Amino acid sequence: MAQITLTLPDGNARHYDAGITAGEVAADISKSLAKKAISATVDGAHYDLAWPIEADADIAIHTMQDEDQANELVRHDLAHIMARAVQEIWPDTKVTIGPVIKDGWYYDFDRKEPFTPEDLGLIEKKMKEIINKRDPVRTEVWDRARAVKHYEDLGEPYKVELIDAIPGDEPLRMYWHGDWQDLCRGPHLQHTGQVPGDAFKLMSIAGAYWRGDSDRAMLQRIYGVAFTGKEKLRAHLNMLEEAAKRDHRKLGREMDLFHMQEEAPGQVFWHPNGWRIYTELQDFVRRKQRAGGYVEVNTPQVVDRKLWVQSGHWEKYQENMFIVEVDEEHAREKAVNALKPMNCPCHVQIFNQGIKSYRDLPLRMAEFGSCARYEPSGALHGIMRVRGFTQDDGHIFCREDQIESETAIYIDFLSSMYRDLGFENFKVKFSDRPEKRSGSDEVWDKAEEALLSATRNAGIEPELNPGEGAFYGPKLEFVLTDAIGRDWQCGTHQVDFVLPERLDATYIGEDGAKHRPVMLHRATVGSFERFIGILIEEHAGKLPFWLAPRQVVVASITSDADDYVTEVVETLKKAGVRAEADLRNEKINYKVREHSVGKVPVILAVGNREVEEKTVSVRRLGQKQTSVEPLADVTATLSHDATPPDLRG
RNA sequence: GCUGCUGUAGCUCAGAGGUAGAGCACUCCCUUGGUAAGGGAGAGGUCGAGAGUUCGAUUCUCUCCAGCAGCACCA
Repeated sequence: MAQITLTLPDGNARHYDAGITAGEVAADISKSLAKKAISATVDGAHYDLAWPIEADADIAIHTMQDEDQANELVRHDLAHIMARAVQEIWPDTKVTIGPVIKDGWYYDFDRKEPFTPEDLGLIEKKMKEIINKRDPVRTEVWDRARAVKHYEDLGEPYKVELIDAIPGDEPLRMYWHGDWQDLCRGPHLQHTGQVPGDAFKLMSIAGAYWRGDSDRAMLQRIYGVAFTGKEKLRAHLNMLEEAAKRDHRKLGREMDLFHMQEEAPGQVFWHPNGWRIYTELQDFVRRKQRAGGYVEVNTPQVVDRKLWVQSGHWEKYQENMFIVEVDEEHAREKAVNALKPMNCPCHVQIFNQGIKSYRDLPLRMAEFGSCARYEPSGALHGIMRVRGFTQDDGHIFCREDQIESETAIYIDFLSSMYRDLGFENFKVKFSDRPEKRSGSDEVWDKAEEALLSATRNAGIEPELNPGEGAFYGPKLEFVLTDAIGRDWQCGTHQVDFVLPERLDATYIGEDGAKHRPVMLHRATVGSFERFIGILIEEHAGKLPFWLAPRQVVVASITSDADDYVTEVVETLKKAGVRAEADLRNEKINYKVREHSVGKVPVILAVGNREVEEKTVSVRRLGQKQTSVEPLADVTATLSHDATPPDLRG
């Protein structure tokens, strides 16, 4: 038998017969390691302890102390254990797939009866029984025909389909948890008892399409979370509870920012406080755009179908458009219009007025463009995914050879804005050519290369979204995260070869001939609605002072201080601070609590002492201690804080 | 749009086949109190909408609307 050499992390090399398993290697190293071992990394691949190793390799044996590997195994085994529990309770249930995801796993089932929340308790109980049995985990490699026959006999059509979808005729790995069997890539633990029985929880039931295809069966998905110890589970559940408190829908109510109602689903009624944030943010973006060489425009809301037919939206996007038909009796003629779902075609109309020269390029055109999209009902989410919203939209008309430099300028522009808004870290995703697309491969090559190299030159390595680009060009997405870790695309930067063609945009080149400009679609905050939602969640309602809708409440402690309170408020207002008086006949405790709940960043309490000394007692949101300071000093500090970051000296 | 769940006062929620309740918020009165809820009184609801079953429905059934979680969607 051939000999192989396995090298341990400490550099120690050991020699074995080929086909030895990591489990046997662990046993050879020490008895205690054999007991604690859960899996191994063999030349970078995560190996089951039972898999044979056939060639020289670097090897590291893992125990429960190796968090990444342990989590993966625990979650993966729990997926199998849950599926087994479900089939033991409801034997007519068909199993499908159950992958490991962030913090846990899910498994999709096909069963006529819906699972109920009470069922989750039943399943959890059964899972704990299975764990307590310490059933061995076995693995075998089968050929396809045998596996297909096996699942056909069992009446598991989804498994058969999965096998058919696995390319080539690579052998299939079968796993047993006790008597229960599943098709699985592995690796797994050695027996069910290795799964901590007190560190997992079934979280929710939801529908999910088989193979992610909305034309196929709707399965029932059960989500679970799991960790290597119960403290970690508790910490996770705690984190979720805390995150729920940051939900922008809850804070929006508590801070009196906005509301939504049935008569206008997916649209926002901005209250004075919320609109303050909105306009403050918009002013900021507008100043940045001016500084960045943009011209600002404004275009119509209701636009005749003809333009949408020409742009291609009528064909491709119609079911997402609000159609406005004007009644003949009230109009000169019957007209079919659409509320604009995006601004680009309108911007091309402005570009097309007059004759453009290559000297005009790059032309950076911006609009706070209000758009209406009939989003599917299930997609709506607070103010983060809505049907009526305003983008900080912009289109850069440029030559093909300017794509890269414009992209670089834009990434810099966006980064600086995000930094000012408190987002130091954001994800960048790069989406390249989809299967169905316009334009030649040569042009796509250049565009993709331009986006990528501009991004990398900015020191950012984007995440790749293969095939996720628009049909008209590749794109960069700038992604921020909400309170519970869901990703939201905010900024975007897309290359477009198609629209200038369809709407016949041209410029006169140096050669005196007509040329087609390239269009770069870009948005930084994306939509004000979504971005403000993210801002609220990111800061848990404690917005940076300059963005806070209510900045200072000056609260009287006794009515003797009323006149001075008014004086303080006036002083602050003159210094550019949003200040208001609270002269109500309430105790200071009450006032402090109420304004703290309302997330007012600064409360200035004023009683007789302050009146006499011309001071104020300063209390900042989230801090217990207060400090008594001269009014002039406080005014200077707050005036500075109230100044937007781009205007500070 | 799909699967499941939910819809009772401004908010958070209880409740029952015989036309509704709590706490907070709101209004008024008392209280002038030193940093997260002082006390009292009062007002407030076509129980999401429509239809059906019933002597009688907010409660049971159906349809619709909206929200929540996930999936699909986000050109």
